Amino acid sequence: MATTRDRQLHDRELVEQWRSIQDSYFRTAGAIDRALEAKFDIGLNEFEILDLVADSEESACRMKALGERTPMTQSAVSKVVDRLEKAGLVSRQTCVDDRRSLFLELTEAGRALHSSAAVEHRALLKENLG
Amino acid sequence: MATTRDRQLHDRELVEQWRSIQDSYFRTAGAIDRALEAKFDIGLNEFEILDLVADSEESACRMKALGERTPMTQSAVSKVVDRLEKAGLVSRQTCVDDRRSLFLELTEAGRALHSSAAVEHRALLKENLG
DNA sequence: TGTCATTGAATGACGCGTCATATACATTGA
DNA sequence: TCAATGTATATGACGCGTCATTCAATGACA
Repeated sequence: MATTRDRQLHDRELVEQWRSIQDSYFRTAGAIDRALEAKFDIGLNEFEILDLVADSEESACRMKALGERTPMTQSAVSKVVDRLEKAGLVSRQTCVDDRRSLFLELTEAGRALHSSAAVEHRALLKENLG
Repeated sequence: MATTRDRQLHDRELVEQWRSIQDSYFRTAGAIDRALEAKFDIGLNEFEILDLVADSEESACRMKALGERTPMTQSAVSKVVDRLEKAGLVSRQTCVDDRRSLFLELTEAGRALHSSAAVEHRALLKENLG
């Protein structure tokens, strides 16, 4: 049978493992966020949405789909898109089939920024993930 | 030499890997946070501080040391401790050697809550980390 | 066609973390 | 002993994410 001592050891390992995950998550996310903020004036979440939009160019009614590919809330996505739109990087297009939906398009500026920022993003991922 | 195609494949893998880390991080943290919130009325960060304090019972001048064991900011730690203190789970003790410092002690209630919450916490870690 | 439930998105109140700063104490060195 | 500098924590303004709610458009079905 498992002794109390066994259980404590196991718990300690679990907690260690968790702390190390947290650490590497925060380290990586933080590094990317600061770099993008400094060089391109957008945060990590903004970039991730930009990246998803860039990636799925051409299928319709994005907004909804985005929510499914990100741990962000629907309302968070909506606000991130607000900022991207205000920054002139993305535009919301109404969707003719279903007028509740919207789909997103990169503007020229958005496309340009994305392609530079993506290089940075990939580089930092590589650097941080090993 | 590496072709553009090679680089794109490699980037895609990196991004996949990163999304999967994010996913498992958010899934785990979210699950723990919701459970602790529901059952014990404290958030994940509160628990982590509680857990650190419980773990290091007896060495002096905690506050500072805590900052070094957590990805949280010094000011975040200060505010988490505010809440824990308001909830009566922890108390700040002035430190005689260095009156700028504080060290923290679990109250009875804090100790009790921590030991129940820790069980839940470990269980969810195990469940989510595999 | 007229209800009723559902769905995509936006919004406002709210909590929390961060940054820059403030405050109190400590240390150093002349 | 008195600056000057450094260190431990607290605090206020601010940005962002979340939750609950709202609104418009759709779908289902009698």
